[in-house]
Amino acid sequence: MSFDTRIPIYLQIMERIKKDIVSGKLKGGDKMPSVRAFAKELQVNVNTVQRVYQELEREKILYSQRGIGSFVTSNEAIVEQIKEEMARELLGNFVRGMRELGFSKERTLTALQAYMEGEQDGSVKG
Amino acid sequence: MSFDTRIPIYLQIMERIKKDIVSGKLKGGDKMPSVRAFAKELQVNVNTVQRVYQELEREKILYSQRGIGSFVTSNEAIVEQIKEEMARELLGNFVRGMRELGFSKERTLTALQAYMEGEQDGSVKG
DNA sequence: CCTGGTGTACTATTTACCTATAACAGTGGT
DNA sequence: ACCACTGTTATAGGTAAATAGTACACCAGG
Repeated sequence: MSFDTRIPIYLQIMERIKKDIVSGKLKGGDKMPSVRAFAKELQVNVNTVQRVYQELEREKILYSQRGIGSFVTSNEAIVEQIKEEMARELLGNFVRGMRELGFSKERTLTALQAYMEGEQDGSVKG
Repeated sequence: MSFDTRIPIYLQIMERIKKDIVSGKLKGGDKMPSVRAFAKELQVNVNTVQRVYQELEREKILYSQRGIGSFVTSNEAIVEQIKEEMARELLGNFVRGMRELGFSKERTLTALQAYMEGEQDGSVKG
């Protein structure tokens, strides 16, 4: 995994984990890698992973048990809530951003359709 | 203007200016506020504004003249190029993000339509 | 000429993030 | 009891961003 130097690493890892949970790659009850193993895998310090798990636990997305490990929540309502939050944020950022660039709703919609049809083209002139 | 503490302030100010240029709020030849005035207005340090102008000059979006001021480029081609870049980035982030959340292209499109129709509703269940 | 406004440059300090390293605390298997 | 694994906490150091403050360079108007 590579990181965007402009954004704190721990936030990027959190996003990645949340996406994996929301999309189903990680399921309720799944055991996360140990802080040390994950740190090694991500080429990152143990403290950074620790912070990730801590923050995600604060958000009720993970729970950690000393001596045992960290696990994905089995509370589907929370997962669904996170999914809606993340989708709403994506939608909001996108719509607001396009509006700020001067795109109407219609143009935004057609631009998205064009972009999806051919990401090899991707022309967004206008 | 308020700032997201997770992202460098100078980048946020740059984005804001670029959006204003692309959308036509700022036009070619327009004089930007002086670094000191802008810093005061944004409740930010002079050095931060200076960095903003410097970076935007590097991107050929502004040009600065010592003793006179900083001005928006009159090169429409550059403005158009920036607009396409920014739109493509928004589209890419959005589409990739939704895909990572497990949304198909069709669901992404319908979610966007639903979001735009009623931002008072904004349900994105699925 | 000089004054006020402009961009530009430099130093020093603070803060958040990341790192390295070590130690402490709890669990489970042998 | 021991040991290997787990999460957790603590200390110290490095870097980038933002800050405050100062100074320099340039231009236009009175």
